[in-house]
Amino acid sequence: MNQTEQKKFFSHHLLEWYMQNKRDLPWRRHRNPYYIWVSEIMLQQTRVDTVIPYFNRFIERFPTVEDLADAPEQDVLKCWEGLGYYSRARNLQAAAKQVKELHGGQVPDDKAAVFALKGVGPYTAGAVLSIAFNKPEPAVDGNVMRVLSRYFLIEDDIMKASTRSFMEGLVVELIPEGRASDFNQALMELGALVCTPKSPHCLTCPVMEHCAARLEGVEESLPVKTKAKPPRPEHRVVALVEGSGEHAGKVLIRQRPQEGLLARMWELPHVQVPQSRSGRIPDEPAMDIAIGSLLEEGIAARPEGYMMDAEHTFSHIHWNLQVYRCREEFMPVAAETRAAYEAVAAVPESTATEYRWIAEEDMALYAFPNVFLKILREYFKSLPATP
DNA sequence: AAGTCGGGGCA
DNA sequence: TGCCCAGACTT
Repeated sequence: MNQTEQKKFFSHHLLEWYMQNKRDLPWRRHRNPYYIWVSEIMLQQTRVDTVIPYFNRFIERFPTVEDLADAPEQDVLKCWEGLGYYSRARNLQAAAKQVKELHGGQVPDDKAAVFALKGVGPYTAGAVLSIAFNKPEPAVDGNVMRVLSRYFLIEDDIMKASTRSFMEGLVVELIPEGRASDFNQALMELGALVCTPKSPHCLTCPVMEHCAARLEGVEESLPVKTKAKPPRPEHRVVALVEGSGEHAGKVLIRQRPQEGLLARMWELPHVQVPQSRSGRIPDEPAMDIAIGSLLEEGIAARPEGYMMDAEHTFSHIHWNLQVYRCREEFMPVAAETRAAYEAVAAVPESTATEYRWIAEEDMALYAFPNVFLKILREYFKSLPATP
């Protein structure tokens, strides 16, 4: 069998398999370009089962591009809470504003316009154009590269940009006339259900008999991929400050900076501590550091004791968190101290860190990264029930 | 080209 | 517990 026949076989049998085996997914129930766009952004780095409930809530809350464009950013982040990579949510809303202003609220169907949307790169542009508009554009994600690297025995490193370009050219050749939407979805569906990263289910694969990697017995060692660097460890001390007086029953939270890691989300106050050789630092100095960092923000508190450890792994950082319960103290000079500090530091209102006291029910109003959600839930669960 | 940016599933 | 998954943006 020559290469042309191998390609024809692949396209034909993969498409037939997909039409019989495709999953019933919320964004496949209508051909609504907005639904498809939202789903593709959510599906970046994220598995289908995780995305489904988020997608349903998101569409219920923001049914149209205009609803998303006009919403407060915090509402959008709250809807994304726990899904990760929050720049996706911020970019998606910025792009919704672009679509509203430039395209009358209709997701554009031409390549340049789709590609110009914030958060839309080569993969997502191809996915929207092909899945929503049936345009013969490649949509090459990790699933597609895994499937193609095995079937055609491509041993180039899939982390290289040149490899993705090559795969895009290959996909364009493979798309059957007029079937871009189903074919691109078929490629990804095969990667997700059959041609899995570890122990692929070759015996149920519709194209196994001409899969080059399978014929060579090397399917498990493809695709070739450089390993990511391990995340660097960081130790942090977290203060869970319980309010006193008018803040009784509430805890102190703050908003993260406008840019960078977890931008504009909310968190418990915490401070990084130097790496100690033994790993965690003893409770006494840890609590001193926590209290000291709060005082610098004009918040007086006394330590009450150790609460819990928590861990959180980002792609490039691993947080080791030591959480301590603290109690707000009344310190009449605190306000003056803070005023004096802010005068000296000349902190502009817009860049000063925002602190708030919140009760359990207020958690619904603020978007937290999972690790702080976990700590807060643990804390409120531990409280004696209030009648 | 290399670093930044989350979170979950699995053995 | 450790390993795997990997798309867009920034520098």
